[in-house]
Amino acid sequence: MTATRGQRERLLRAATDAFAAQGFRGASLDAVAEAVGITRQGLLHYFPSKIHLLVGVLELRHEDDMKLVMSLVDREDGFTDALLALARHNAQRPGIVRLFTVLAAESVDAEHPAHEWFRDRYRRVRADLVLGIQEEQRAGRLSDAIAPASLAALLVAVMDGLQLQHLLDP
Amino acid sequence: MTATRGQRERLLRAATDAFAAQGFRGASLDAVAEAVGITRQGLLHYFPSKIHLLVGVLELRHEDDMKLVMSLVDREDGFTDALLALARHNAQRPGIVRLFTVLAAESVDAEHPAHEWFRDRYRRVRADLVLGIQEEQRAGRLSDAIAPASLAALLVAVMDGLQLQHLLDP
DNA sequence: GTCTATATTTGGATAGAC
DNA sequence: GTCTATCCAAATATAGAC
Repeated sequence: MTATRGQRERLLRAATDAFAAQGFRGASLDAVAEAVGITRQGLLHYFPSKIHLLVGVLELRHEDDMKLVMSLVDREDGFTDALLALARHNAQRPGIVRLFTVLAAESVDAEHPAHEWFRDRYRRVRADLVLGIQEEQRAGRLSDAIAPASLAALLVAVMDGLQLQHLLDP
Repeated sequence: MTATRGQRERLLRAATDAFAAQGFRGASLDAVAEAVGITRQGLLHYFPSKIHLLVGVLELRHEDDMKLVMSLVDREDGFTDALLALARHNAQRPGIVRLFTVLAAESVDAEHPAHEWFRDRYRRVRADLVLGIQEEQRAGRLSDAIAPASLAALLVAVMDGLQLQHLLDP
């Protein structure tokens, strides 16, 4: 049971690395299993299919997202500082950043198993940003020349785009 | 010979669509061949391997890139207008935009056959932008508070990032 | 130039033993 | 819980006929 939970987490970490490196389609169950020292069939005991494994990885990311949002909201030191804290947070997790960059682009395909997940994630992130932007604008700390929704999309775009360039040419 | 050249081009267009939809790894030679009404073996007469096909697609893109740069340089109506013209140009080629978005992220993997190609392409694009930005700054039409290299990376990031969001949630 | 046939590999998944 | 054995499907690639 304890060993079981440990293996599950090790497998999820290995799967995160594999998907981050080669995408969902490019990564193989063999590679993930080998990374934790068991065979493909051993892995399939924990996750009965490759999609189950992907769901496991995404659920873990969702939990972390929620924790992160909470911690940023709790800071109370302003919107800009929260954004900087987020950037610093990401800089310490290159594997996660890469996972998001690679899987988000791969899941542009409507048939991709993570398509809806990423579409919804972006909607959520932008909506959260809009709230922060509106607050800044009401407080007069940010020009209201730009629509909150546009600025939110722009901020997300800058982060994604810079991360991609950095991954291609570190 | 004429028929030959025609088939080659049709195959490259079909491959562009397939790679744009599912990436290099996700797309199959069968799908590309079927899209032009021949079998996989017929395709392999023109492109002896999948990588040859990818190279063909990228070479076509490189030619178009060069033409585009020339046309933008020739405009002489300012840097901002050239950027807007580029955005309009891209908006009319959703398949190409998608190809770049999907393949760029997939090729983050150093083992990916297009890795060097995309790394070099980004370097080239940023370098071209730097030249335009420096000219604007010298002419006093743009603040020199930001370093040209940083602004160039930022502009590329915004375009890539917005395109990704649009592809995921049109 | 395109086909049929085939070789080869790889990857996902199941069955059953221990 | 993990293994061996096996199966099946998909995909790249080659050989050779027409």
